[in-house]
Amino acid sequence: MPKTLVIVESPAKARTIEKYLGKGYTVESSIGHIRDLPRSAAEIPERYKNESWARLGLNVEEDFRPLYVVSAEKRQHVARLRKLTSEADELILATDDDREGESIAWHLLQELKPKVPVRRMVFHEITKEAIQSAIQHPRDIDTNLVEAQEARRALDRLYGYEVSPVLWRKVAPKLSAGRVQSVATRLLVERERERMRFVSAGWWDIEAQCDAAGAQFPARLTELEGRRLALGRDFDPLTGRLKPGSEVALLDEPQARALAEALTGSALTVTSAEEKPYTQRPYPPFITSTLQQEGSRKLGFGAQRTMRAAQKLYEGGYITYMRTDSPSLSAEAMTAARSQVKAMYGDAYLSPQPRVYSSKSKNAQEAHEAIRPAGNSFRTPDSLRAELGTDEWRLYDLVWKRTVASQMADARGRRMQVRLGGQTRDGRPVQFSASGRAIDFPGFLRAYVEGSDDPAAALEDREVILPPLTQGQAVTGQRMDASGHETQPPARYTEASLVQALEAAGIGRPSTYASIIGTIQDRGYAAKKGSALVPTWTAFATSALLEHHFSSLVDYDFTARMEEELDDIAGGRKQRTPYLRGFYLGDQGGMGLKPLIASNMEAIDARAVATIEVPRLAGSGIEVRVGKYGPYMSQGEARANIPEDLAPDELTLERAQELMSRPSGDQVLGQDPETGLPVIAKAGRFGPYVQLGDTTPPSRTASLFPTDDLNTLTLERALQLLTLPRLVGTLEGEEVWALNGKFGPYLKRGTDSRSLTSHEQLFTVTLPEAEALFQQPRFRGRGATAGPLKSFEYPDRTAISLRSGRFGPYLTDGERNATLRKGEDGPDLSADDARSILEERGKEPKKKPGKPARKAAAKAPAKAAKKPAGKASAGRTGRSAPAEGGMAIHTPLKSAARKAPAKAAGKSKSAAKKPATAPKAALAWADLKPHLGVLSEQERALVTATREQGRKVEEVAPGLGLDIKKAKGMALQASKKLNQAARGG
DNA sequence: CAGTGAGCGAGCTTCCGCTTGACTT
Repeated sequence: MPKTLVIVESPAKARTIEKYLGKGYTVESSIGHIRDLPRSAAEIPERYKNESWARLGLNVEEDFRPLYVVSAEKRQHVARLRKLTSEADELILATDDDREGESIAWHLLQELKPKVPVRRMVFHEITKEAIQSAIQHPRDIDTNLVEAQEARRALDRLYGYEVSPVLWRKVAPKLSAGRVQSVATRLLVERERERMRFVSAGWWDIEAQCDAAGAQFPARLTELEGRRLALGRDFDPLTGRLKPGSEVALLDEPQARALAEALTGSALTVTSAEEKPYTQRPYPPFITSTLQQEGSRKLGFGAQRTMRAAQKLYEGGYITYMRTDSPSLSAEAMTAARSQVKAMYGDAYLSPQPRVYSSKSKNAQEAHEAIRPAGNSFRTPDSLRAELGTDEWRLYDLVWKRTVASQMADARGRRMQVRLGGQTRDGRPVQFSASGRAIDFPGFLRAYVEGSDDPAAALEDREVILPPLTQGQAVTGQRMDASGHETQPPARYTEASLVQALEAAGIGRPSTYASIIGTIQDRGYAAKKGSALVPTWTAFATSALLEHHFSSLVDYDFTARMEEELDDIAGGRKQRTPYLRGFYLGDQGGMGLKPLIASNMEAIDARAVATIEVPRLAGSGIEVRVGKYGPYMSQGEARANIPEDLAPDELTLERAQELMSRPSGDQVLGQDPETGLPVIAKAGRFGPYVQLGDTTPPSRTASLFPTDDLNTLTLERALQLLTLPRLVGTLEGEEVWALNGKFGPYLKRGTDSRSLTSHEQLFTVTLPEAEALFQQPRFRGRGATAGPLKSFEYPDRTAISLRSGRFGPYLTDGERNATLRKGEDGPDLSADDARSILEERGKEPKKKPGKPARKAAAKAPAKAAKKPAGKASAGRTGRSAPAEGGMAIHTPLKSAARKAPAKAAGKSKSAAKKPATAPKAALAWADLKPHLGVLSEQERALVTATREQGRKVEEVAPGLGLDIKKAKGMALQASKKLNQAARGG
């Protein structure tokens, strides 16, 4: 009997399909993509590591050829599939019928290298009929569709891996940019900007309680003396004033109260009464985005929680696949839904015709059905109560109701609109209006009412029943209440509404909606506040950078345009390579990401990027910046941190001034019981510290430990810190002190010193311990961790030791070192592992400044030469000065020296790679000048005057309003900053 | 610009989409 291997994407699907196919078929799953571009250096195969494009994982110099690797997690699984393939007589690739699915099929083909016949089959619903029919109608792999997927993949990689480093350089390390996340972040930022610009406005109107022959109903004043009363929409959100040209009447509180008084008990007449019938159609069955939205509105679940519950339901066979963009129901589902409607609600509630739904989104790929109860007869939620967990049951209930409702009859009702005329006691004409809504036949609403995340709209929508009213009828305005209103800023995005907005713009896919929200939170671009997503100041800085310098990349239409191109590629009308050349290199009018990055790396002023425009602070002299330690404000030389929980739109001028006047780092914690002096916590140049006394200079100061937090510091702790430095005791007539220094905690004895391993030791270290430390040699003797952790011996080479270092565990044989990567560390590390790691990645330590390169360097195996020598464009190599004497020479010669090794790379790699570095040597003004952006205005003025014009600090300082001592300090700091910036710090 | 004792293996971060467990909090 011939054996056929069928491969689908999901294991749960594999189980179901195997049942339908019966004997002779083995159904396995790929578990998603089986290979991808390498994620990081660790995944790049050794033979490609030296390629200039290795970092990107695709050869941008040769047609953007991708480098695919099977990740470590997938290796075993792929090996298993390969084995199963070799045992089968036929292979059927049954991955999803969409761009990614086609690509998975192609990757399987590439990776499994089957020697048996291969067919491709597709289906859109998992029903017995659909599967059996699909297997009768196989086709070939659509290579154009695969090309489109590869283009998409390449573009995303290029965007992400080229633009992210710009952010590392200009904003903060570890940030990220991407086609999807950057637009999502921008949406949040733009909305917050609107809220920051928003000026609230107040207005008043009157609520009337009317009586029509004993029947009560509410009405609202809408016109006064022929003029319509102002509503929220009449106000300009930017000024809080009525929009220019508005002919509306505006009441303030006293006017409204007086008017209410004057109208109480007045006689009104019905001037018009209209009644209009309406019908409402049910909502389409769930797709991923609507499921997440309703999960949020009705169940209060985050997107992740909804998807977790859905995954469980799917795996248990309760619902169909949960990552879909198609609202269509299979024939069996339609029948099931309709028969259930009939059985549970009766014929009257059944839609006369089967309702067919199709996707509204033009980027939908519709590889699956809608999300619905599984099977050809739906199990009712009640019948499942006992077998499902709480979250799962509630979600199933939602899915069931929505699916059933989608085949039910329209809801029918009437909308009523009534106008009432009258006049005030002093004869001014007024008009009231009342509206009502009555449902005559609920139809599908019996089963399902869509939730709303706009409470105001929900309020308006509630059913209000008016008594029967006819034109000319007399009505009494029994009670009149003045009521005040305020315009509200646009609401922040929630997880659900962000997903909705992204989907509407065709950005992201069902499988990624939930993780997009995770990503922007992980990168520190947004934080949840209740259900709202609040963008951080970092998000503002990043978004502004991208909007100003990479505007087309964060355009809301970017993805839509990309999709059009991909459609053309999938349809064979265009080709992948020219498209990518345009995008990356700028061919044929393409955007040219690479040259854009190159020019922006130079052009973008990091300091300007870090400064965030806050309209409410315009003209105040207060600037908001994101710095290394978080967001802060500056006004001249004064600084104040912005509290973490302060949302950007809450930073009003008043709040900013309050924070500036009482900087968070300047808190009086209390009094020192001994001296009676105040204990003050401050944020200083070297980080947070406490001081005793408010004199200049204070009587004592002490830095906080890294574990301390300025905001939660107690008086008790501050006093403890202020006991430092502590006299530990005396050794041979020399005092031993425990101090907290710039490199951390240490002991001092005369001119000798030793580091301590933890800050808390400052309080606990004893004299004998101190003595033991001083007996150990200086830098090797770091507390208990001194010496190798482990040592490996070999018959044929020198021993390798495992040590704990500043950057974590590393291996060394005395000549070369290699830092261990994640997962390599630990007790499992064998001698063989250690040897191969060191041989593969071992690097010689850097040379001391000023020393000529040792001969050993030239003999070092080529492998040790990690980076290709001529990579000057990355701005990282070639920075080390080629001078022998420790001084850098900065003339045009230097750039020649930079380029030279590129040509000589083949012959003298190691020589080119390792010029004697002189990291501490001062750089020349010409090299420093481009980095002036990192300095404050005062610093810049100082440095420019001294370095460029050759003036002395003493003569420049008074002009800048600085005293000479301060100015000298500032000049020193500024110079350090500049050098650091120029070296790429 | 609160003030402090030295000088030490760097190398990685990052994208979007397709899928599940196997891990630990």
